[in-house]
Amino acid sequence: MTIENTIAEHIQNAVSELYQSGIGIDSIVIQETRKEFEGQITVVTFPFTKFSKKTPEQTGAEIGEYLKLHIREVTAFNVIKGFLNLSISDTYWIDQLLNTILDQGFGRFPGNGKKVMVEYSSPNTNKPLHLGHVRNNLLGYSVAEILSANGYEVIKVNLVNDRGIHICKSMLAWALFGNGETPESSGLKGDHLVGKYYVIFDQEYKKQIADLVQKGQTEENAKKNAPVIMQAQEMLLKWEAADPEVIALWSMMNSWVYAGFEQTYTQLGVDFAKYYYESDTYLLGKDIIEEGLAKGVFFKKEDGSVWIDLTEDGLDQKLVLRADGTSVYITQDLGTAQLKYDDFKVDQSIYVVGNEQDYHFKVLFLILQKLGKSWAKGLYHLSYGMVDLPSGKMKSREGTVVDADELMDDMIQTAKERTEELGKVDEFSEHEKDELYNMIGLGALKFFLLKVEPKKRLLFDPNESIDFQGHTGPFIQYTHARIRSVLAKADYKAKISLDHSLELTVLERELIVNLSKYPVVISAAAKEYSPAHIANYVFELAKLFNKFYHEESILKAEDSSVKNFRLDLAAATAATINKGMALLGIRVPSRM
RNA sequence: GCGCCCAUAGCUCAGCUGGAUAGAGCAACGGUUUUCUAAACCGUAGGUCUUAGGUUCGAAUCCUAAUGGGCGUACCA
Repeated sequence: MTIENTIAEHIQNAVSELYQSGIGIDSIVIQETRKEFEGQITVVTFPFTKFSKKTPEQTGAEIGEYLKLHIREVTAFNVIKGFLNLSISDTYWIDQLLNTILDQGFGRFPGNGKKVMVEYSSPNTNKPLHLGHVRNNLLGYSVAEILSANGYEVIKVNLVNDRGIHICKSMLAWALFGNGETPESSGLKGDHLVGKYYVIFDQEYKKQIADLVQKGQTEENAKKNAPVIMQAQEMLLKWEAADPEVIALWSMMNSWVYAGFEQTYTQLGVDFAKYYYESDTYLLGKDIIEEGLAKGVFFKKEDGSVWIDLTEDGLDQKLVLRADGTSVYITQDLGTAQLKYDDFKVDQSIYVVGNEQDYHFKVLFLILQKLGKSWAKGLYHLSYGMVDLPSGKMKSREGTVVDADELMDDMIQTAKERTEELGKVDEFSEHEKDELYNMIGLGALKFFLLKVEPKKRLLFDPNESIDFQGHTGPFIQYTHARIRSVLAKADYKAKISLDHSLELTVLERELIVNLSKYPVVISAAAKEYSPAHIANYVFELAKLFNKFYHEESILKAEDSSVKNFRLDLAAATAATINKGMALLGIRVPSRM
């Protein structure tokens, strides 16, 4: 039972006793008191005035009096412009800190018996991961962690797009121009090597188009008739026919890519319980088509193609199976959705996919609902905005991308330079240093990407390096290191406070109030699938602690009970920072 | 054409289901270190919350429209 709940209940009683009226719990607005006023919890009195028939000030005073009388923790109140500010006793806040916040499991909810699947990353195997994928991976990983903290059993999966014409493009270019180059022979990471041939394909393709246009073909025809594209298409047909040579090439190049991805994932700190491969799933979904035809959800046109009419739902007619009986994107997604459900019987399934596919998922989910799939209501598209460069959209085939591996290396290198300038960890071993640079560099990157609401598009300027000061990951990591340093000096091991009757300073109280909000933030982040809430909360907390740290001494506190209490407060702050950052996939150092 | 999303300080972003005088960080300027880590802290300056209507005791927040930007509307994935 939180203090807010207690207050809300008593307000209901107050309204019924004082004004002989019933008030719904929903119309009671309780919020944090703004800093400039006395108190910690504020009740908005306007909704009560229609029962009291008095001014907001009078009403607030009456209810304030009632609350003060009936709730032990409410020690004082004031009413300003219709806002009833309540002061809660220091004993309450100290008890909160010592009995709740310092608890190991604080902010971790007990299991709710629900299973949720989070699909994220979903790379193509024809090129390395870029900044856009990084946002996807971090979001997916973080949302999975957040749901887990909220009591869900979480299954992280990756649907790898390992077939199709784009894969054949890199394969063909390698076959034509590769001269047998391998990751070993070139020293290139496998995914980068394959990506290189994807770019080469595109260059060659453009050359051939230009050539044909010069020979008098229209641009449109040239695009269809360029030899390389025809060869790539032929290769795709052979792949589908399981031509041994093509399959061998495909397997070899894919294995290079997977080795490369594995490194990137490890470096990023993300993982998956299961991989799905499109080469296994691309034929799925045809029985769903049959099912839909039987149920009359789909209809067949004369040419044999199968459609669904969604015009009544404000959408269009949508093709679900080609006339020649082959699958389209949505066909296999229908099949894969069924497969994923059959595999795990999850209550919810989240797709972390960019907002360019909003329409696709709207259609997909709607179709599954129309087919009467009971699990369709648990499907959710976590749509996030694209990462753009100042020059516009990133394009792999034109090579205008911010490569994930390079970016991470850059960040770590910058962390190293910055740390060396400060010269605080000179006596660290080489290994410890590397660990630290890694933590800081990636912390900066991850925080940068996660602090923004997923929905919003993100602008990334490669020329303007990501900050290490202010509203950043390293700022928070630094705060944590600072606290750990103090705790180490005091040889702090576990909760030591004994005195629950201290008088708190303004900043101490503010810190505890802030810490006690953590579980609310965690559940809000889950509800909205938004790590940004946590990022901004932890930043707020770190900022507040730094202010406290600067103004009030911990180790040199006026007496030992205050010192012990402040050590507990600092420890609770460090622990909460650590937990919050862990949900973002960011590690925090104990020294930096 | 139609549909979806976005618009807050010079820049990057917060602002919970409507609630008090719209907040941070960066950049700029000024200050703080014989005292627990200055990747910090304090201060100055910076806003018609894109615009116009509407709902309300109360709107950055909800509704309508306009403007600007992004995306989609493929027998690509």
